[in-house]
Amino acid sequence: MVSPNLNFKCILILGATASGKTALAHNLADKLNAQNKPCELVNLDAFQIYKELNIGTAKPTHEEILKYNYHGVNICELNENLDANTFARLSWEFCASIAQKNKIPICVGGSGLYLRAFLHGLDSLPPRDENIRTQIKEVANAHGWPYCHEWLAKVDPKRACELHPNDKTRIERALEIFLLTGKPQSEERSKENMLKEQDTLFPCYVIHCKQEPLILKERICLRVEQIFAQGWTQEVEQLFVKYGESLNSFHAMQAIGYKQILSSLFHTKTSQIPQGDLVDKISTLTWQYAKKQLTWCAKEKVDFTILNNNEENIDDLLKLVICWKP
RNA sequence: GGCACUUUAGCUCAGUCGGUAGAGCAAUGGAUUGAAAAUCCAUGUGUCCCCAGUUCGAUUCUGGGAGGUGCCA
Repeated sequence: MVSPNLNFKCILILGATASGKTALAHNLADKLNAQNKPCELVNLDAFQIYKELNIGTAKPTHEEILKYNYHGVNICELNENLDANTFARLSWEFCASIAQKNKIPICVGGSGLYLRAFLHGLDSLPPRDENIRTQIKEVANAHGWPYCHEWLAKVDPKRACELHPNDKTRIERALEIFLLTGKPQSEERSKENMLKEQDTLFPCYVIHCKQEPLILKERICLRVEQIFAQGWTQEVEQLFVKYGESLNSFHAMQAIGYKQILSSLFHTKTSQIPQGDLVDKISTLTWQYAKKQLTWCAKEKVDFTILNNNEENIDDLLKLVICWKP
């Protein structure tokens, strides 16, 4: 494995969905460019990486992608997926290549684990293995996840202690690591607790784009209505026409809204008009997601917080960023 | 107007053969080491519609009233 080039410094804008990260990034990039501090943008959003998920992921427009030299957008086919480690490595490469051009990378994103992997790195554990996972799932289907948890307790008691017997995602992963390496995950980790890690692998000026909860909730409802008005349903319909039933098995369809719209296409005859129920459901799911994002954000060391897109804040931020010497 | 059904958590509903009640969803908080917009965990005092009766005790049974739904006029 080639060791990554981490010889760069970057600006990171994090925050919940619909908090205004993208607009802030564009604003900041415009201002820095005007001050002869050229910059390029790097997407750190786990679903804007997909080529055909445009409307529902609130992806920057084609014009914006060109204008701001976006990296990390439209880099995956819809039936592919990108694990957190690969995502982090790609993002590092984007940042390093921008820095080589004497430009500043401005990274924008809010996907918890992916952000964490980018900032702090993951241990060198083996990537997921579909064959092993199939074997584990067979056991789980036959005996249930608590049984697999007991199995894990025999091979990696420390990790088993950390996990709830129903936590299938992590039990599966821990068993996978043991079956692939013959060693317990808890012994292979270099960090006792990843979340206590505060140092980033490279100098990073972290900006939290924050909204008061009530305002954020309103913005989320508004955004969901807007993206339906932009033709979200039609986007999903076109994907279904192109990929058929197999669309359901694509990991990309885990994105909030897409799977709900997809299933509604089979249950309503008038799919052209989004039902109020569907809009409400997706707004709720997005709000729940936003709260989880904020739990991740709260763990990071933040250099600057912008509340409710306050323009004065942004001017202060600009001054600080310009004289930032890590 | 008559008949039937119905009224319990923010919502949809269980349930208590009479001893003041619990699921799902929502809400709130937390976790998070390669599918993470995923996944998992924790948190439930609510005039059990109102009034009266029976009873040691009524959300539960009886009577009356009010709201809702459906059918018939």
